[in-house]
Amino acid sequence: MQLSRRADYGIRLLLELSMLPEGSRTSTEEIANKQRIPITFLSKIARQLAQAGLVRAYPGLGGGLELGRDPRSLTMLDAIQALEGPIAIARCTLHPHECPRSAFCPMHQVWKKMEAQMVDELSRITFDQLAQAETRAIAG
Amino acid sequence: MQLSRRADYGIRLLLELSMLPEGSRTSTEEIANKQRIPITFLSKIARQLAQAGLVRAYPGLGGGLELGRDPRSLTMLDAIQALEGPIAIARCTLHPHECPRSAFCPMHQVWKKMEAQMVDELSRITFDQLAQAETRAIAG
DNA sequence: CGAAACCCCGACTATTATACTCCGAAATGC
DNA sequence: GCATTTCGGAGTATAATAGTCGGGGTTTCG
Ligand code: FES
Ligand code: FES
Repeated sequence: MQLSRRADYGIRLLLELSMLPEGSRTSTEEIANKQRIPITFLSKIARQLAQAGLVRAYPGLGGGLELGRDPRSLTMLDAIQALEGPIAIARCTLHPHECPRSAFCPMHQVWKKMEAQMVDELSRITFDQLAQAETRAIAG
Repeated sequence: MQLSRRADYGIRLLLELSMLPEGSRTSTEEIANKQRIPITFLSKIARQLAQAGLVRAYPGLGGGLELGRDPRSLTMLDAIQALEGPIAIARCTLHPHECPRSAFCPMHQVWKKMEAQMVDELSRITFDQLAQAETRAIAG
């Protein structure tokens, strides 16, 4: 029941990018140093986020990473889904047909409801909000 | 972000016990067969639940398992906490001091809130409700 | 008493998921 | 053409999960 490091790191990366002035870039290495994340691992995560379209990556001198979407509409849900796949507490909600109990299982809807709540909550949190909150916290 | 099999199996065990007529018992083996769970594994889980007081176990002929608490006040939260430990989405909410970012981390309260929601939701679901729902579903 | 039906306990193994590492290649800009 | 940076995939290490095994107890019944 815990978020993986992959997700943790990926979220921090997105947050760093969200705090950047509009239009500027930074390298994976810089973020890795700042956040104390193994750089090789982080670069892999960055690629994953690039493939999902959440960041844009430019190779070469002066290249680096920038956010692929407007931070005001980029949500925690987008991030977690890109990093960890769909929100699914129980195996059964993802593959109901594989469970012989699914026809009469009373837990099924419990999980479904909880997942829906999580999705709802996560989709409310934008990286723009997070970035502003962090900026304020550092300043204050 | 997924429930372990341990929790899955444990919950099913508790549900089976909740569906039993008041005061009667059943053996670990019966539940294992019914639910297609490896019996050696399930017996280990049963022990864990016994130690947490959620079930009572009696050795000997005519022994077996019975619920350790009133199913009307036994909640899904109790079960999951006994089986998986505390509800904690992020490492940081459990061990804030270990994270150098905790002072200004904007995600921290997001996780906290989600955990609180989960706790709240899970604590509303009693095994009595679940047992009734399943009984109805099988009958209907 | 002795056998059968149960659970207790701890150590062990197997399997899978996670968390990384490495390296050659390709793009980019000076 | 050289430094910088991402890309891609293969490989390894570590840890968590899932499951096994064998010996030992307790209780009930005949
Ligand atoms: S649907 Fe499979 S255990 Fe509930
Ligand atoms: S408190 Fe550690 S990353 Fe937020």
